[in-house]
Amino acid sequence: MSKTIKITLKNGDVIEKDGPVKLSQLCQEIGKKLFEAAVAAKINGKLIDLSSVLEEDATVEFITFDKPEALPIFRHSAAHIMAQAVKRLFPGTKLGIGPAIENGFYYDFDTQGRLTQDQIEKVEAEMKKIVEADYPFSFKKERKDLAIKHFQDQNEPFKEELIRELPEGTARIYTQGEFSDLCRGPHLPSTGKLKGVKLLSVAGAYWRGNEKNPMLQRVYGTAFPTKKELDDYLKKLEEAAKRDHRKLGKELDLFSIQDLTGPGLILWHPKGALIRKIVEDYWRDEHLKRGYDLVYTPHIARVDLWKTSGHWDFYKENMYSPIEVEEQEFMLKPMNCPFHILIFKTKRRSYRELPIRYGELGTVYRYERSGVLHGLMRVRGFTQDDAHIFCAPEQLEQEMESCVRFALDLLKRFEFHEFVITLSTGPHPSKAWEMGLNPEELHQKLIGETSGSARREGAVSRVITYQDIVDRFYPEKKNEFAGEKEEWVYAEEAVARVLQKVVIPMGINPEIDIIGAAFYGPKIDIKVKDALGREWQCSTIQFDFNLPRRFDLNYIGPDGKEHKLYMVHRAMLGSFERFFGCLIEHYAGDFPLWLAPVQVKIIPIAERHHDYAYQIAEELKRNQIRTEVDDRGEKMQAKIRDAELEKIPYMVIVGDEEEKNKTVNIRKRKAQSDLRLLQTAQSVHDFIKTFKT
RNA sequence: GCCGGGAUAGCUCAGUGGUAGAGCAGCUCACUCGUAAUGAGCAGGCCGCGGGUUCAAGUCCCGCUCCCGGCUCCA
Repeated sequence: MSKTIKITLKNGDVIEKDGPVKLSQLCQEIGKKLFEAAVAAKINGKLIDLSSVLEEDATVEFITFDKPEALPIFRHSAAHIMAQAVKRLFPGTKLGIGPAIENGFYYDFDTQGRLTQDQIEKVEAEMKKIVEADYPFSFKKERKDLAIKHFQDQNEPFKEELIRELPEGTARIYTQGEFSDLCRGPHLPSTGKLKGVKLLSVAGAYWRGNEKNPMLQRVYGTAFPTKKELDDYLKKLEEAAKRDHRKLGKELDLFSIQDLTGPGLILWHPKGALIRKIVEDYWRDEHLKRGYDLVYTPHIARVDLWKTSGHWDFYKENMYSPIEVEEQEFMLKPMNCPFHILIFKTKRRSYRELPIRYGELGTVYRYERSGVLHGLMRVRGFTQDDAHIFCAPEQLEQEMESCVRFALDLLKRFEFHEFVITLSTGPHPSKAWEMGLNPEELHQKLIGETSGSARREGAVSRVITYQDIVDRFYPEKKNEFAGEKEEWVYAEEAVARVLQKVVIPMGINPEIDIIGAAFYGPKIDIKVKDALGREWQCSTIQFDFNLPRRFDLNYIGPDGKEHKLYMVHRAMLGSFERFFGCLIEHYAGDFPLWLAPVQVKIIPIAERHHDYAYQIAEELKRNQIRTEVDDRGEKMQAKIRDAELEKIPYMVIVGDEEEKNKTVNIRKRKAQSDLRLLQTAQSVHDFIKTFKT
């Protein structure tokens, strides 16, 4: 007996058909073009394969490859195809997991032999064959015990482990050609739909990210619906490689890291140091304008300080061994906060003084495992643009708001215009996420494969409430957090209001990272998107319910009694090292005029113009313009080339003409292909004016 | 820390067991030049460090240091 089912399409059309209805067939009937472009479908908002069958009334939307949902499906399917290729080339390989990720996909394998770069080329070639063969992807739901048996027979212990953790009735086995895999799906209708695919690198990765587990070989790749999109992406990777701050840092003579000093320790060369000085000056000025006091604190302190602060107990693994002096132990500082607290504590504090804001460019040292160091981005000694705000509870929201605005203002000065803002909450129930903060994304985070702590813990969830999440996935964390539940809720709601007031009107949808907070309080992180759209962590604004208690911080209120004090840690740029690395890549080394270590290179055409060149240089320098004269015995063309390679914003060319007319001839960097940028001769005075705007 | 790949002149890199190379940069000399490289010459090396195999090691083996791609962690 067939049943008539009602199908509501995206455009509102309703189709009635005798069921069951196969989606691919329905798609084909609607339109040939649609069928060719479709990669999957959504039934009642849920993604599903085109090979699925419809048995009930439903709304149906076909996902074509121009939709954002299509990309992960492409990539996930690409991962399966790669796994199939690897199993063909290396029989006996055991499969780990193979998800789609932000810019592509990966698959983890336990290959008996090693996988090397030239071997992945063979894998890629094999993948092409699989694509050409155009195997359909099909799936069937399997009873748990049968699914387990299936993978036992195939000698896939990792898959078996995954199935054992699944609820009964949810295991699905996908098959394409001779290959089958445990998977949630959905997938492309067939392997032939995969057009642009490229394998990128091989790396080790622990099974389920745990270093106690065996290490698997992870192959990274990327995939796009068309060859062109793939080529564009590969071009972007090339561009990123050109901007690599380690490469530019060497070429532009900005900094170095040397064996004799040790890994993760930065030597700032004169040009890098000058840029840093400019940023520091700007930073200090802005802080003074906004009611911060600047402080300086030492690099080491008695171990007792770190015992009081709790770092000795909870942060020891990141700290260097004690330094013994006169039979007393001193520790190199990993953070600045305890010092700022000591300054705060030198007096009784009145409510009239609050908030007190101490800022410091504080250099800290943290032990980082050798494998994680990376240029300027991840180092062992770095200078934080740190500050601590001591305030009354009722001032918290205002201070938070100021911090967020301040951070965005500072970052915008460096031509960052796109931000990713994340609220990391604690383990207590909070209404923060109910306050209009992108609940859909939150939900997606909790149930989906996207990102955030839910996935980090390997949670597969259909949970709705915050409390449930904690109880269900983080019971062990319930008691690991400092402070009272009420304080967390108070702080998180304050932050949520700030985000609503400041961030949402800017068109930014804040993200929420459940239980992403530090144990001592919730935080807001701000990431910037650089010129290539890559994200960099800069600002972090963190509440602290812990240190005020440990140091017994308080203030005297209008009632003459002691009151509990709130404390906020915050960094706007993060650290000078990381931020500098980020700036180098953002600007590709072409620092804007105000940051450029050399702003003007004067290029005399012949030796007889040297005097005039120096005369101009003196005048520019008197006007605080950073100027150099290229008086080498080179041709003008060579000097221009070198100034271009040094990425100097202005070249001033002087020869007979200029000397006679008392003018300068200006060439802006990168003028090569755009003659409009080539300015005509002008007076030195006019040239100097361009720096004053 | 772990898996994999590396380290040769200041820089970028070639060198498959038989006398260490190129380009650029540097130095010297000549050229005095109009919008991205003038020419010639000279100099430059514990081939990352230590051990081993060999008649012979930059090259093969072992250990270490550091770098790169990841895992993990974070400013």
